[in-house]
Order: sequence, then C-alpha cells, then structure tokens
Amino acid sequence: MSYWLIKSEPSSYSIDDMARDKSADWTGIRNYQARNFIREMKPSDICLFYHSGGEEKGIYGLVKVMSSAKPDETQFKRSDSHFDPKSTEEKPIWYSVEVKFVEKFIAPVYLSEIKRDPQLSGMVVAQQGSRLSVQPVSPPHYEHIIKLAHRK
DNA sequence: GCCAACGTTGGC
DNA sequence: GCCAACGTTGGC
Repeated sequence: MSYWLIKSEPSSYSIDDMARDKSADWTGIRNYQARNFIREMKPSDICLFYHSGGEEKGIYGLVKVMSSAKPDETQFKRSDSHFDPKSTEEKPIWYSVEVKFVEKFIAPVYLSEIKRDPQLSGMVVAQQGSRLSVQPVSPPHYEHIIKLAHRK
C-alpha cells in the first residue's frame, strides 16, 4: 500500500470533474520519471489530488488507484494532443492507471501551508522547481495531510 | 502574463 | 556524449 500525489490543472481537470466522473483514466503523463511511478502503482494505493495553477494551489482530495499500469491509449491516437509517433502497440512508451474518486477535502491543504509546516518538510511538491506530476508521498506526510484536511 | 527551472531534442 | 536551443511547467 503506497501513497502518491498526482497533479492536475484545475482548468483542464479539477477535483469537481473527478467527483462528477467518479472514475477516470489518468492519461497524458509524458515524463519518464512520472511514468516510472505510474508503473509502480497498485490497486488500492491512494493518491492525493493536487491542483496546480488556479487561485489556490494545493491538495483538494483523494482518489484511489483501481488498476495496475496499462498502456496509455492516447499515445496511439494521431488526433490526440498526447499522440507519440515513437510509440507502438507492441512497445508502448507511456502508461496510465484508472483512478476512482474517494473524497473532496473539507479543508484543502494549500501549497503555502505545506511549505510552512515543519511536519511536511521534504514533500516533493513543495520543492522549488518541482515539475514532477506524479510523485510518491511518505506515510507520515500522508497522515498529516489527512489530519489537516479533516480539521473543522 | 512573466519567467525561472526543468526536461527533451538534435547537431556536432 | 556533450550541450545549446527549444518547449513546457507551474509558482508568483
């Protein structure tokens, strides 16, 4: 059982879109480091859902991993913005997982809080210049985020 | 909207 | 294999 953080631009896909759709294929990851983390994901792993950009950047909820990694179908579709001509069905380059909506936080945990909280120091998302869109989260960091997210 | 930090591409 | 040029991410 592992914990992860996945980023999304709320203008393209927000936690509310996620809540409406109930489940989604997490496609479009086109970075090797992020791809490698996708391939480590296992069903029942939990992901923190992070909004990058938008008014208040931060963690807005949780989704659960429902499948192990499978080839990201968008890499094969010529018309898709994530089409990759170097990839073939026999040797796919990019992977996706299916995720299911779990909850939207009562109290989102904002990036400014994450940076300020000593118990969250070292979180990748708070590091300067961190562009990694899929990243591991340690259990203590996860537990603390949940505590903050459920405070009244 | 700006731009620093980053990852990738491609010429050599 | 190096590294300059380029494109993108994402915080501010």
